[in-house]
Amino acid sequence: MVAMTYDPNAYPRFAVTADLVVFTLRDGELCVLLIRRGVEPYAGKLALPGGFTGPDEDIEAAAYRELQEEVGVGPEDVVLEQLRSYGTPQRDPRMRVVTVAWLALGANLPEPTAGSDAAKALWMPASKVLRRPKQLAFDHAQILRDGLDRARAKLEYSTLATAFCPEEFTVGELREVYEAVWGLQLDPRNFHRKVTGAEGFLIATGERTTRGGGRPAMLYRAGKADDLYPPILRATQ
Amino acid sequence: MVAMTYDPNAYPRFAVTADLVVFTLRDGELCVLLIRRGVEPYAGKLALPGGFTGPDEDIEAAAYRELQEEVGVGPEDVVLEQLRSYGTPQRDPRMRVVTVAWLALGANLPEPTAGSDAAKALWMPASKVLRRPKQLAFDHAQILRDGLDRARAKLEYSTLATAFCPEEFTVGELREVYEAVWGLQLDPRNFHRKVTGAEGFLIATGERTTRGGGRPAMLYRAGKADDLYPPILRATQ
DNA sequence: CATATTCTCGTCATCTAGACGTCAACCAAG
DNA sequence: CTTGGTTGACGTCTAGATGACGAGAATATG
Repeated sequence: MVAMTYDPNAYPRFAVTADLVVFTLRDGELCVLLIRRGVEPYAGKLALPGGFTGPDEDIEAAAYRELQEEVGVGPEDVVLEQLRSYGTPQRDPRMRVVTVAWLALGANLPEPTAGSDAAKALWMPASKVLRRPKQLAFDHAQILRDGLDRARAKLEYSTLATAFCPEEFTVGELREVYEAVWGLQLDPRNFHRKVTGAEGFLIATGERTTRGGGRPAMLYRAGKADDLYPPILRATQ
Repeated sequence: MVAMTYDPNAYPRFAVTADLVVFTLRDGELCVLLIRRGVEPYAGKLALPGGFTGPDEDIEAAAYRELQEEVGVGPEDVVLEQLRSYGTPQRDPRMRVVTVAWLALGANLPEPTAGSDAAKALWMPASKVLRRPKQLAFDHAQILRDGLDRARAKLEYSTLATAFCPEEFTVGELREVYEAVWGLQLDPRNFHRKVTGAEGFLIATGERTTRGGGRPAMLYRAGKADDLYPPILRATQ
């Protein structure tokens, strides 16, 4: 970069895309949004939602735009975090593409019927998809796996789990998030003690739920902390 | 991406670069490799080493190549890990550039005199650089800050610290890594107990140091584990 | 030989985690 | 209205981990 002169045509040019790993909880299961491809290559296979970045568009803005267009979800409904970039030369057989992958987490995201492009979109349990990775187009199985790993790891050391919850939620709902993402059962009593003890994680609203079932639960809002101390570690391996 | 036809010219094209945050320890301080820019823009300012990705080059291969060319360091001398990508439209005033930033960690990396491009390269303490972030070109202060945050965080939960050590090292040397990256003093006795107790972190060679100072130390090699259990947490905040 | 230095092991009080008991506060069935 | 079912909130106990610190081992130096 040091001895570079200004000649845009002197350097290789790449298409840059934004691909999205959109997670939400449905019936206590961690689900990812996939799109059935209609055209070659990989026609008929499943793929992550995504698309090209515009010439004057910020890469994060491209991710938000694709989220709106393909998933029908606005910025206020999700937490978006950059996952990583993938740029193997032959990852797209048509041309050289570098994709920036993003992790998008939201609560109760809608059935993908509203969006125009989203006619062939569907939610699928992430673990089920990864059991047959070949059904995914391009290197999207790898991207999905990386996204799941990231989500699982960040639940331990960050307050990311609240991204899966509505604005106000109970400790039980938060526990369901951890159980769904980790695929584990957690002790409700110990979990309660840990999350209410972690500084800056939860803010009590003073209200209680009225939903039926058992005893009404306290309602909480997400606190300001980003990192969890002490962390909520997964079961001792 | 769904309804896309094969016409490479129909989509915006970007230059893709690889930028490197290269860390090493020098005199017990965490240092980053920077290059004094000779040409506009940002002539005279400091920048991270980096350069353009070739048309048929893997993005990770581009990072390794820049590492060789600009730093004079081969793949066997460092641990390379993708940091994140940066693609704000105006981050390079000459053209639209998306950069994939990488974290490269190594032990005793050489003074950058051997490499050809590296004439104006120098090691600087990371904390000192970040105290005056304006001396860095482009958005490289942000990239460096992100790299430092990543390194600090990963020391807690992963075995990444061994990347700063030679093949064989002592517990004391490993402790110096933690102290330099975190900017903290750690109790040598408790640290010793923790790292030797973490499964898969260290493998005793059976040998001892002969270097002067105090009692000779046991030599260890890095174990196979990637994640640390239990983690080595920073001081209780 | 005395002293400084650093490594390694040990002790002790405190803290935390996992396992689990128990009561509270709601709903629904009878 | 009573009874049982369900879920939430809090407490107890024990094992293990952590932080603060003591002390001996094994070297170099003066």
